Amino acid sequence: MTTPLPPDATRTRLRNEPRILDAAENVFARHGYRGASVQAIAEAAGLPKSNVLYYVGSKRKLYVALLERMMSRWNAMLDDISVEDDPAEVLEAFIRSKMTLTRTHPEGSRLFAAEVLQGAPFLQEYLRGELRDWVRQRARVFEQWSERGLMDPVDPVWLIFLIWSATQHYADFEAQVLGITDRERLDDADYRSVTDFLCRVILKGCGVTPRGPQ
Amino acid sequence: MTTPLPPDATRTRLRNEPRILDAAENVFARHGYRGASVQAIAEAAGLPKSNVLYYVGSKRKLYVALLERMMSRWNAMLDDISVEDDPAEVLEAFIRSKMTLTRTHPEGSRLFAAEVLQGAPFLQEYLRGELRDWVRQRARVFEQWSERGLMDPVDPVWLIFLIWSATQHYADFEAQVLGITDRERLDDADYRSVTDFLCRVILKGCGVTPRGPQ
DNA sequence: GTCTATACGTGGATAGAC
DNA sequence: GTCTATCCACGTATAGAC
Repeated sequence: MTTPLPPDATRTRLRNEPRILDAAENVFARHGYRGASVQAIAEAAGLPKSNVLYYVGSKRKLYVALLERMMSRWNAMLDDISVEDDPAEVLEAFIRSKMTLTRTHPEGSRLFAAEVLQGAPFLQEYLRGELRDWVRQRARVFEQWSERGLMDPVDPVWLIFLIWSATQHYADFEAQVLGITDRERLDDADYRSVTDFLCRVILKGCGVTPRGPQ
Repeated sequence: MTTPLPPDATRTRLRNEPRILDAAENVFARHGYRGASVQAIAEAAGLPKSNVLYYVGSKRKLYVALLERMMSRWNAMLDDISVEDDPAEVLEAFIRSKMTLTRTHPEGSRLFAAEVLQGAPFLQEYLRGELRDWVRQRARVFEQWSERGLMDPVDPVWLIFLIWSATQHYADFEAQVLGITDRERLDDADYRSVTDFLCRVILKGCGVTPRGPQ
């Protein structure tokens, strides 16, 4: 038994791997899987091309690792809901947490968008499995709320897509948003404003009264 | 003066060019500018690679032509609005026409998405010029409606983004939508259902009463 | 662990035979 | 107008010197 953590060897790896992942997330997000080159990723990470391949094995493995990282962020965000919960509270938390994810991880959001845009070749299974189940479970609760008169009888799946798209937009179409609003970037106040707007319009649009029965 | 239209020469061009444009739209949409290869476009169009380049000149020119085609579809859809118009009518027409564009030209919508996703290198000018003006003009009318009490005082730009994102979603995230809803494709009834849902929720969410003052 | 050199495919684009 | 052959830059990936 020697030292459990060889200092230098793993040290450099621990320093370089995150750099590579972050650089790769950006490049893949902008140019898609095929359009991204290991060369470009290496430059963005400030490393030689061969080092990148040394650390991550292959372009494909790197891409998959990034998708998995994004999906784990996604999963960390979600918690289960039940019919007993307050619709207004749940819907608002749903919108806000999705918007936070968009904001804190715009590159990850764009990576996901690029993957789905190309037909989701790497995420087919996830979409048709885990994610579908998650949507169905949630949709069932929305329907029960409708039956109890706590919200309008809207299609729950379209509602989930509405929330996803409306929030996702500020990552995926950032260039458009910035171009039209004539900004360099969106700040705290902008995000607060957008999020409040979305909560307000979507909750009211579904006939959900914010907080408390009266 | 000879024949004004040389029959064979332009005939083949008229037959091949549309094929190339349609094939290219698909490939660019899925893989982005860099990720798309002339080879792949040629295969999709059923032509040799060199023929494609013969007709369109270069990959870059082809891409620009496609973006222009999409922007002209977009412009064809839009008409001006004034304060005197009925908010409900205008908003509903806005949502419906955008959804129709999404539906009739999903590849074009995805092409646009891929372009914006990579930072809109080819559309910067358009976004910061024409499109910004268009949004501002529209936003001004929304604001006036709010002042007159015809709708809630919501941020008009966020509202436009909401409509864009919610409709765009069904082209850009088609793979996700199909995966989750367990469908091969969305049919007429699905699109009607989604469009009605969006009109209902967004109009109600903005405090716009559908049709007629009372 | 790092980096240069290299193998070998594919990229966009063009020349020239037909 | 069509298509094969070809140019050269760049793509991923690996071998091997340090």
